[in-house]
Amino acid sequence: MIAGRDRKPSTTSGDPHLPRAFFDRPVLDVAPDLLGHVLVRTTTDGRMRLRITEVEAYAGEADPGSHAYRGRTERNGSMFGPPGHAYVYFIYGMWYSLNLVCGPEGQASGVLIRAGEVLEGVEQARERRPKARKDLELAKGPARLATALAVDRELNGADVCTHEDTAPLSVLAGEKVDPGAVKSGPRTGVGGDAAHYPWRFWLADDPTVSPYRAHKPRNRSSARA
DNA sequence: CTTCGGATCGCCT
DNA sequence: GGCGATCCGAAGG
Repeated sequence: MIAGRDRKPSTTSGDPHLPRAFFDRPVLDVAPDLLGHVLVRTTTDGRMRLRITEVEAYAGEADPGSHAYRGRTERNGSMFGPPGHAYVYFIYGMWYSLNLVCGPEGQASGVLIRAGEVLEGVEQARERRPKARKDLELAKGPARLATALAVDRELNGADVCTHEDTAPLSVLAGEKVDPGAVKSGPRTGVGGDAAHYPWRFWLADDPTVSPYRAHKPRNRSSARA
């Protein structure tokens, strides 16, 4: 019942939602601006909050590293949809990853949410990620984050800008981030012509940021000798 | 600490 | 048929 204290966004409730206009901008602007904001995930198990510490921008058909590079397909359809929605995809036969769609509708884009700090719901996250050694690793990496937050295919296309308490996923404004703390570099696991685009953004010295890994071509064991 | 390989399947060519 | 916006455990320094 704290009434007049919702200017301090760190404690319990009262944080404002990011408006859709926040997402309706070029993905390279939105991606670094998302750092420090708070993802809210609501399931039947309760509510979780996660402070975003690492993201990557994927710029649709102009970006060789993007799922939308070769145009629209059934899988990447939500990347072309209206901004402020989720794009969730299944990868490596076992993991999900979460993106937030930006930019004008029809222009594909997505910000991959790569890592964050679990502010609320640590217990639920630990149940879903029993192998995590420390709480700091619960959402350290895109598939870990999706697992910790119970993100799956059902969230693909979900609107993250509704103001309903029942929304499965939404984004609240977090505490302001020092612009000097925002770092950028190449995207993890992206090869080819886009390998060196500095479109990964993270908060300097934050212990929940995942380690950078360069693109690894698979060993071609089928090469005959 | 680092490197390496296995898991596992939907999507695209 | 090949490989991916990854993670984890094992083995070696």
